[in-house]
Amino acid sequence: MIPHKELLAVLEELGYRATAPRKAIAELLERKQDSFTAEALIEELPSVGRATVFRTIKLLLEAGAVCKLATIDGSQMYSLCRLGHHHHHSVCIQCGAVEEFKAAAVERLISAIGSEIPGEVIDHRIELYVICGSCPFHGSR
Amino acid sequence: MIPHKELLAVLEELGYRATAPRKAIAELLERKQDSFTAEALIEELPSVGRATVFRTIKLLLEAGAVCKLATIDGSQMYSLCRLGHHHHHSVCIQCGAVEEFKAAAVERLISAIGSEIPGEVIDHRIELYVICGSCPFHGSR
DNA sequence: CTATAACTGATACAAAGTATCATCACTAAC
DNA sequence: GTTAGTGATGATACTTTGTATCAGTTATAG
Repeated sequence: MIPHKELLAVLEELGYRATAPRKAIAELLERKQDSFTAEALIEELPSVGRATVFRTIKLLLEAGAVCKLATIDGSQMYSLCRLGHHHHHSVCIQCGAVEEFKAAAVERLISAIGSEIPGEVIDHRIELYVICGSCPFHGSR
Repeated sequence: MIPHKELLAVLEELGYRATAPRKAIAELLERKQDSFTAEALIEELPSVGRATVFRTIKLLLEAGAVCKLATIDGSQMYSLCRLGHHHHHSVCIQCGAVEEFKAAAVERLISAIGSEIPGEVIDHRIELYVICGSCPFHGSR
């Protein structure tokens, strides 16, 4: 488990320097509980260059501290990851809030499906699109 | 079930005209059993304009004859859909071949998970990344 | 056959990154 | 404390994957 507070520490442990732009990005991400897009970070951190934002996101992705996921319409977004290596996400299509979940049942099911199709299952991606409990239109459709 | 041969017919049934560019795209897609990218279509059909290729893909997506899916690295690809509305895909990470599957167990599991998380599950996305039976490196890692 | 609405390609634009590169800033050695 | 060297940075240009605009073309109903 990687607590949010240690985003910078995660990078330092991997041998990257704790520079001012990385600090700014880490602090902003730690305040966010929702998902975020690269463009949003760039807008909210005008002092940090575009390339550096993308570079830092990439480092965090590689470190496993951030996940790349798809919105319901297929565009890209990111989200901090608290759970360890393998997990899935539910994304609120109203407010963008992301919850992580692990479900042993999912993994069992995937391997069951894997044994029914030819070839070897290497990886999988599961995303749930929800209207979360705190969203106004929850239940109204 | 929407057989591949009727891609053009699918568009006509929706009130779209059967024009030469659409015919060319439909015929190319019907020959493909694999997934495809928009860029590949554009390259293979130099006589059809870039915008028209994207427009036609969009129409086929809306018609449900084509699905948009993500590769293991998160980039976009498309694939013809033979099964009806709701299904999932397995994508070979070596050759790009896409198989569709429906699994009632998946749907049951999703609704079980849905009842454990706050909010209402609207939709979900599941992709399996495999090395398919006809790929050379199958089993070698 | 013709009117007209749908469709097209060219082009410009947009969003989401990536590559290049001169400059800047840590860090470690002296 | 300087300084050399590597890592990191921002500006800029470029790439990829589309979307918007628009003048010109084409399918099709009548």
